Amino acid sequence: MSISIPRGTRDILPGEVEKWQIIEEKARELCERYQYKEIRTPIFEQTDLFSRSVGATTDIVQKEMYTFTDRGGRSLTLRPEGTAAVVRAFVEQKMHGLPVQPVKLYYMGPMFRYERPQAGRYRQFVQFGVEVLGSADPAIDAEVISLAMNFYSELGLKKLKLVINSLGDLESRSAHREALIRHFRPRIGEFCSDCQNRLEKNPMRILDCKKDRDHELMKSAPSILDYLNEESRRYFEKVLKYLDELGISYEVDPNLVRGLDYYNHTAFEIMSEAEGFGAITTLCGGGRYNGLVEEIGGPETPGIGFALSIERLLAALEAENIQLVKKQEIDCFIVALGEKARDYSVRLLHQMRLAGFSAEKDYLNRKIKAQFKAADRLNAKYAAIIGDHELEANKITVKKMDTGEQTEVPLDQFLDYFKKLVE
RNA sequence: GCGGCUGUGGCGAAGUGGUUAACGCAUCGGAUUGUGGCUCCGACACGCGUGGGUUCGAUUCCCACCAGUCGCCCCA
Repeated sequence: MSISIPRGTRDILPGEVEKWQIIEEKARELCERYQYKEIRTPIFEQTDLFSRSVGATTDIVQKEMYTFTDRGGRSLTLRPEGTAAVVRAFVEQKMHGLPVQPVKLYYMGPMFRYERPQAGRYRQFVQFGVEVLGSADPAIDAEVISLAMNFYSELGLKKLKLVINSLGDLESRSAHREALIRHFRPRIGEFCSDCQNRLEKNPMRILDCKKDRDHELMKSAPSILDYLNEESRRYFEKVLKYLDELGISYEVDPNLVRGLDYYNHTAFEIMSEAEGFGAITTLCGGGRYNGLVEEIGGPETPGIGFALSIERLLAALEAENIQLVKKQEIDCFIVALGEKARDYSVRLLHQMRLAGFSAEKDYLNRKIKAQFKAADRLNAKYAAIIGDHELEANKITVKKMDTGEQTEVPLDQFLDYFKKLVE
């Protein structure tokens, strides 16, 4: 058997790649409007960057990274997410000193996680993400969320749900953590083994459990929102108020917990509510990560961002039956008959392209009939037919493909004639 | 990492323990000598995911592996 594509990866062929181009273009155009600038960082980074930022105990770091040792003995990792590298670059390139603040960045590119492939989950997937560094204004939280929501809605998605929560600051979180442990410990035996493990490690995760979601202790569990300190609570309220002002509807879900350790305060997800969408409904996840820049060795700098997967966006578009790609067509297909005409068509084709037309010819030495078929397949608006008759008479036949009407044009006037035709 | 289902030509899809592996779409050729989209005719799997086993004989039965898919976990 020949070599096949690695598991969990995909080839994107012509026919599909156009959708990607439209999406990428939309992302760039939107970022321009919101004034986010593109940043490109390496595909691999030092392994420590991810263990320190994403969190040494997270699944991503513990079992999903593509880590390898290079010839110099360095441990490197194919990036599993984008935020860490952006923050690293921010610190390393001293972007806190840039004249324009806050620093608003976006990135688009492949990420790698060694997971079992599933609908909406790949080992290499493309994320579009945004990061704002240097502002702790709740208005920027709302801006980041609105950028993500706009991105989806301008591409045509309707069945979206924004879920938001506040994880509070360190003080709020540890108070909540204590309360959770007190709440669950006496009856933890009634929960699944995962939850039992979570009790000490990360009790917040119990709230996320799907198996035990109907347990009575779940409903009565202490909510993070009741443990937010004054400052955290006011911050969250302000974010929600701004969202209201932007006309963005949301659902506050006190059980929303993000899987990466660096999040605090605002955490949000955008999910698809389209019928028949797979089990993985999260299209976009993001939140605030004050403290991460310091963790990476930079000055105290607040940050917030989101990341979304293009693959999942495409799946959501499909689920909502949204067609992005318009019919592909070309201006002209040159049908050449006979050797002399074929030779001539090489030059003519070149001239047409220089003049700005999309044009094509036959390269398989096909008969006239097959050449017309090829013209059809390419959705040619016109066919230019050149053969012995035409060449001798210094003429070319122009045929409008949808009506079938034909005109003979002097060869030396063809390009000018064609320009008028097409406009 | 765990579990369910699936794996036949470029695509979709039937089928059988034993002569030539249906059919549809696509492709190519012809009917139509220089004109496409329609129609008709013809061609197109030395092979049934890979490897092993059972058998006189396997694409069909068994096992393993690989891959896809769905779900769990987790996440984008």
